[in-house]
Amino acid sequence: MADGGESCGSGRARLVSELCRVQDLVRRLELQLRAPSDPASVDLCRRLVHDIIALTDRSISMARSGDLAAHLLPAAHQPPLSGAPSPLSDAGSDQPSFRASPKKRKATARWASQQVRVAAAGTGGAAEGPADDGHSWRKYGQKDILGAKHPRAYYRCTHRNSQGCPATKQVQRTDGDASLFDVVYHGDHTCRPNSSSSAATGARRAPPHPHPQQQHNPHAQAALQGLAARLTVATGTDAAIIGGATAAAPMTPPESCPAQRGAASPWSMASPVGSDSNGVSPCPVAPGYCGDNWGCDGAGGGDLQEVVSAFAAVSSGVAHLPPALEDELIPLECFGFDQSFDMGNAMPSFFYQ
DNA sequence: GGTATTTGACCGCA
DNA sequence: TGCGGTCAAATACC
Repeated sequence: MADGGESCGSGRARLVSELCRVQDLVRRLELQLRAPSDPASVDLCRRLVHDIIALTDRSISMARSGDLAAHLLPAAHQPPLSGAPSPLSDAGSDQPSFRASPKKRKATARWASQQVRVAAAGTGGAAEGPADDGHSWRKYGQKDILGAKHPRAYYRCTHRNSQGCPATKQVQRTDGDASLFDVVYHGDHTCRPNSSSSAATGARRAPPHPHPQQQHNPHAQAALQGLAARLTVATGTDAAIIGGATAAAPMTPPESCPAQRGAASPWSMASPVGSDSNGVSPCPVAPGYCGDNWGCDGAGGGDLQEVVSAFAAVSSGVAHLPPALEDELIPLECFGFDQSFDMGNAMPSFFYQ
């Protein structure tokens, strides 16, 4: 697809600006959390969280709004990864019409889909599943797919029953690299991650990948760095990879953003990904992993939409923070933004580092 | 005992 | 008719 970046360059620039501010706030928040005993810092943390929520909301709105969104690959135009259907956006409602009769398949998923490539969870790359995406999923099926080496697993949101959340995802290990997973998301999450019902049920058995939004994390720092270790969203001309374990060529940390400068940059923050990858950059994005399916030519994945989704998930999680900030903290801190990308030529690169 | 996962079967669509 | 998506019983796990 033609780049068409000029048409929405202004909106993108603003988005970059907003995200930079978010990152700066997150960094400050992270610093405050390092001194939890300081009562003043709690207040500051709350203010920072408030600002972060506001900024992310604005960013999400920008990303979703007309001209910018027009630059994104509409989900309906995204071909499936491997013969999967191309669900069309079911305007107006993400709610699937839950089947009235059993075993009746709904007309092939008509709501929006997003495609991402996800690195295996853990540091070895031999994990059973992709890195956590911040949501709670329940596996409901697995199929061998024609022409694919690995079966495709089907997940739906854990809150489907309790809250009617329509989100589903399909996870399939890539043929080429067993440490990478192709993930296709269908539907948006309408669930509230902190609902009591989910907390009660979800905690009983560890899901394939832990879900930060649902974990009670007495130590916000651990939560911050936990997801940081696992999630990387990179889009653009190179790749769309989420997850941290995959060894990959380093990516240049954004330098244009003040928040990224200096040795204490979050890009160099402790992360199992970075520390476990034999000197590989903590920003594990594989530049050569583009292929034709990841947003390079219009056949690609969810790209910014995915980022928006992830952002929204994180944002909404923050929005549900209990009064005691230290009880639940969504790792927004981990969200980096590659400002080196060219607004006119490529999709932006975001990182959960 | 309750919940999540596994897996064979069913069903709709192309 | 084949393939992909989902259901639901059986099983495993905590």
